[in-house]
Amino acid sequence: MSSKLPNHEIVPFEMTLFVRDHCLCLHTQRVARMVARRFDETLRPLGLKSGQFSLLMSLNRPHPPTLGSVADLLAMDRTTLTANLKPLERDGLIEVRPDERDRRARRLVLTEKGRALLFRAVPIWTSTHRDVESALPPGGADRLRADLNTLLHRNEKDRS
Amino acid sequence: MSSKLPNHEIVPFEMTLFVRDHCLCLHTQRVARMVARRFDETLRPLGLKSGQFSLLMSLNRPHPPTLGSVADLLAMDRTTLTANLKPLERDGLIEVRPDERDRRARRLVLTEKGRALLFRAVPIWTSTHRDVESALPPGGADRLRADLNTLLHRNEKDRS
DNA sequence: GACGATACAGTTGATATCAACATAAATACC
DNA sequence: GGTATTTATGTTGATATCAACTGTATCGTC
Repeated sequence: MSSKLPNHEIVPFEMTLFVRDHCLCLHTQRVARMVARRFDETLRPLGLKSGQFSLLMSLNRPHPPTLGSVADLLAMDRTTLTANLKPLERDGLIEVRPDERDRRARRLVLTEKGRALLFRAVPIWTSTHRDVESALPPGGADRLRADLNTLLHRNEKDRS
Repeated sequence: MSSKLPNHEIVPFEMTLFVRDHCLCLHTQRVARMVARRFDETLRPLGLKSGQFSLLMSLNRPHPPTLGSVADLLAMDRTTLTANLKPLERDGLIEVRPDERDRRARRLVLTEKGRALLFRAVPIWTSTHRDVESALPPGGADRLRADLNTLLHRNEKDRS
């Protein structure tokens, strides 16, 4: 007969340590935050955030993509993308045009101003990415990307 | 003499493909978003988001940690943590108390209500995490965690 | 062509994220 | 013991994230 009453409804500290050391949600969030901050910092002179760079770069295509397809590429909710477009549109870096054939769809177009800014951002991306990636041993970055892609696509497919 | 005028200030499409396939910022963000959505979905019956679960779990310790130490653990800006505490405090899951010795510091305390909710969340975490992790081959999750930790800590140290 | 099902996107509300700035307390140095 | 520095945190403003709901257009079936 233990004298301690609330032995139920208690998460053992060992479980906390286990989650801290194993949770892929926590681990990916932490690294995503850190990497985003590093790119935010080096891109700041251009007035760009890391996510805005990724978005602008994804629009640098021969044919302007639809909103939905870009959201899929970025693994981002469509409504999040809609919100993220607003500051870029306000600053004249992109334009949102209705598709000519399908009047539901919106095409995301990189303007000349957007292209010029992206051009200036590329060397910053190259330099920052080299620094970030240099933390990993040779082959480590490729291995990490492969594991991340496996995790992403296998979990996306399971949802259908 | 090429007939195309603006050969300067143009990011080649090949560079876009290279960034799409190699950028660790994009890749970690995508996976972080996807994993967070999966945990958000399964934790929703408890009224918790994935980040709130990680935060509550990090407070399940013998001695209540300070705000700054938790921000470091989560690799999160301190002001972000301050903001994230508000809904949890409002719902009575945590309490913020001034440290007795150092009157600058704040101790984050998990309440009984918070502990009880965390207890109910643990089996959901276990189940969801097993599903997410099952996308990777045997040993893949450990390898991924190791690479993520290397990336995180080696880049954090470089900043000092 | 009518109609139900499906697909694409916008709006709103809540939370998450961080920089810049500001406040207050502890510490170090003289 | 007084002053400069460092440390721990809060506040504000801008952007990021997603669910729930809504509107509208296309498609498939008859």
